[in-house]
Amino acid sequence: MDPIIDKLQTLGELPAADKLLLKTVLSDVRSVAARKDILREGDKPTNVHLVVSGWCCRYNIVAEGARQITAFLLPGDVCNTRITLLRQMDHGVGTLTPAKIAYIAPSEMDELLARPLIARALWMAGLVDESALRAWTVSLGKRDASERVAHLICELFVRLGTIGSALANGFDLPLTQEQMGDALGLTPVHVNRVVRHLREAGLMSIRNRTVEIADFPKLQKMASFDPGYLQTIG
Amino acid sequence: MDPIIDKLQTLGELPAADKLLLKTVLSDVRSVAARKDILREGDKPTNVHLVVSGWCCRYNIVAEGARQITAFLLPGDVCNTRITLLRQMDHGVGTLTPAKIAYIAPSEMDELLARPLIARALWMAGLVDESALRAWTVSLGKRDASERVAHLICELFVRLGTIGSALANGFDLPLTQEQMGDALGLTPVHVNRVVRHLREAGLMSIRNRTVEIADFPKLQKMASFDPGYLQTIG
DNA sequence: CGGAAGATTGAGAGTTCTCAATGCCTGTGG
DNA sequence: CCACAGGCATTGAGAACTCTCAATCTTCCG
Repeated sequence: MDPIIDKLQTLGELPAADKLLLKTVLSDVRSVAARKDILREGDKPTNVHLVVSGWCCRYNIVAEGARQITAFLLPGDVCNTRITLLRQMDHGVGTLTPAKIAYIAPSEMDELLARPLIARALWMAGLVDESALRAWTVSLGKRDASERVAHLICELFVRLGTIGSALANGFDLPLTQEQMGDALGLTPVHVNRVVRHLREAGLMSIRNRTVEIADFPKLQKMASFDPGYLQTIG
Repeated sequence: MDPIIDKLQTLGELPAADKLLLKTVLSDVRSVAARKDILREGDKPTNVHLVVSGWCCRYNIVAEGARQITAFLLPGDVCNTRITLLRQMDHGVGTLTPAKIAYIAPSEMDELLARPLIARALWMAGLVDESALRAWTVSLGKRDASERVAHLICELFVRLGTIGSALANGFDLPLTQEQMGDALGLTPVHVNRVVRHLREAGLMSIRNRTVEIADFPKLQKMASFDPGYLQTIG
């Protein structure tokens, strides 16, 4: 669970007592297979869920078979902060890879929120999520296919970097091209073509579920990627 | 300021003392001309801003001249809830029409947040905003141009209805087709064609900045619009 | 080895964009 | 009261981007 604590601390250093409480609270961790739902649209969850390891996503189903992924959740991300205030989930959350999910009971959540610094870190994490969602919206609205793919790769590279899961010039990408398409509003066929295009342009390549970023500055520029919205620096 | 209080109460009835406090706090109201910025990307605002009358929007600038609107803010909506926790605005907020904006000082905001029901209502309003943003993302990712326009009209119709600003079968729409395009990820030319298409299909029409919804159920169906995410029922 | 899922490529169709011209409506100044 | 300018809406034609359908190839796993 240490990565979680590190993640929360990117938004501010926590005292030892808070860390201890976090470790205690994050004891109910369950393994979930790949491609399973953790929360479904319409659920009224009482527990708060937190990704300990593996990749998950938020998604909405539109018509028959059409799924829009609105966020990738990486280790340290919270699936449903205080959603209990609303009537029900307006979207689903599911695993993409095998994952470990911490279940936080309402009473434990109250304990966490009673600690000002933890509450603050959680609130900030929520605001960062919202910023990321806004950036996602901007991508879908104003960037073409190549720019969208480049932007996603940049975002994931930076986010994985902050939790120590990136390599020097790339990272493991456990997504199929279909899942990337669901996130980017593109068909898997077109994702494939765009990835080839980016490879031929010498920007990045994907082989064997591994992204290799050949020229990050250029990639960042083509995607007009500004990492500010991720608030990676406390 | 009464519409604001009504708006907050759609999420839960407030006691008289809370209403009084709200009225007191919402005393610094300033008029802003159309098409002016209230907050810019990079600002570090200390005040919280709330729309009292008029239409505003959140937006991001991508490349030279390309603007993506990510939300329309109607009377009762908050521009920057607790944004002070983050380093800076990751997006701009501007007026679309002449508007009145309430400026809430940090100390007043603290007072408001000290009232549990108001704090709760504000938090819920934030969650609803996020739901709406997610729905917006889904539109941009998975709906075609006609469906996007239809979905936007449905959303605005419902939201304006909850603040008593809709007619029986339509509403005033103070947006140019260019602004609609900025929100929907379409060119103004294409927005125009789509609106004509919807009119010819007998679903809705726009004349003189007024939307007339001819067949709401059909419009809703074509947009696969489900108002649940707006949480209009407490 | 066979099967299944995913990646890759081709060809043609459909949607949306760009560029450009024209029409409409409103407010302003003569 | 009328002419004019500016902003916005409308329409046309061709270009560009992305999708659909389909076939083939690769990889992984039982």
